[in-house]
Amino acid sequence: MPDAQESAALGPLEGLVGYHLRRASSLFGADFARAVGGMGMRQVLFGILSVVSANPGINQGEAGRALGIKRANMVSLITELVDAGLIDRQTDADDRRAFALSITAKGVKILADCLTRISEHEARLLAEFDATDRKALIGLLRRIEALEL
Amino acid sequence: MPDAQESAALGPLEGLVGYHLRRASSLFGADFARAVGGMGMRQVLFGILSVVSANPGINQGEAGRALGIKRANMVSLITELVDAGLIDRQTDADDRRAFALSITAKGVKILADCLTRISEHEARLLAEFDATDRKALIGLLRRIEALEL
DNA sequence: TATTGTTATACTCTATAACTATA
DNA sequence: TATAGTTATAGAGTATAACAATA
Repeated sequence: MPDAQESAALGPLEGLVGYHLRRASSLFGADFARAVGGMGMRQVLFGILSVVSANPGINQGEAGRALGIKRANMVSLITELVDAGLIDRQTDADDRRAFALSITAKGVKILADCLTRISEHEARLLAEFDATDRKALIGLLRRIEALEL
Repeated sequence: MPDAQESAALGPLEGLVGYHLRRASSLFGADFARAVGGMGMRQVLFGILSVVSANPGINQGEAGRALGIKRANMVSLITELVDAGLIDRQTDADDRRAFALSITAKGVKILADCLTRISEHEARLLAEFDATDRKALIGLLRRIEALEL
C-alpha cells in the first residue's frame, strides 16, 4: 500500500482562518476547472453570467459590484462573454452612459450546462458533508462575506 | 442616513460553496494586506516563512508541497525571502541537489511581528464568531483541504 | 530512471490612474 | 460634480515544458 505521506508542519499558519480559506478556495477552484474542462469557462466569467442571468438589464458596474470586480476589469470580461455569444450588451435607453446586459439563449444553455457540471462536482467533493455541515459551512461563509474591512 | 444599498441577486451562484469560499478568501486576503501594510509581506511568503520556521532544514520541494506551491514557482519566492534576509538557503549536505532552508533571526522577528498583526486583524474580523463558530469554521475548512480531487 | 532545483514563458486575476461621455 | 465605461499598465499567483545536476 502507498503510505499516506505526512506533509510538513505548517507552523503558525495552522491557526489562521485566512490560510485555510485560501487553500479550500483554491481546491474548489481546481475542481471548478476540472468540472467545466475544455469549455473555456472560468470562475469569474461564470459568476458574471450568473448575475446577469438573475438581473436582466443590469449594467457592468452593478454586476461588478455584486461580485467584487472592479469596473476597469469588467470591460474585457464582458467583451469575452459578448464575443462568445453568451451575453448581449446594448446601450441603456434610460442612461446612455451605461450598457444594459442580458443573457442570450446560448448563454442560458451554457450557464445551465456549467451549473449542472459544477453542482455534480461539488456534490462529489462534499459527499461526506451532511446537510447540517453544508448549512453550517455556507452560513459561516456568508457571515464572512458580509463583514466590512 | 446612507441607505444600505441592496446588491444585485447572484443567481445560481448563491448556492455554490466554491463561490462563497472565493469571496471569503478574498476578503481575508485583503485584510491580510491591510494587517501587514507596508511591510512587503504577502500571503504566500508568510506561508513559506511559517513552514520553514516549523521545519528547519526543509527543502524547497517539501515546503512547496505542504503549501500547494509548484517547484518552479518556489524558486523566485525563496530568492525573495533570502534576499530579504528572512531565510537561509544552504546546500543540503546529505543531498547535494537540494537546499536546506532555515529561518534567520530576522525572519523569526518578522514572522512573529506579522503573526501578531494578522492575528489581531483576524480577531477583529471574527469578533462576532464565538468559540463554537470558529471551531466549526476551521474544522470544515480542514476537511475540505483534506479532500482529493 | 527519478528527483531537486532552474529557466523561460504564458495566462489569469487584480489594482491604479487618467481619460470620455453622459447625467 | 458624479457616474458608466474605457484604456493602459503593472503586480502577483499559478501553470507547463524543457533542462542540468545529483540520487
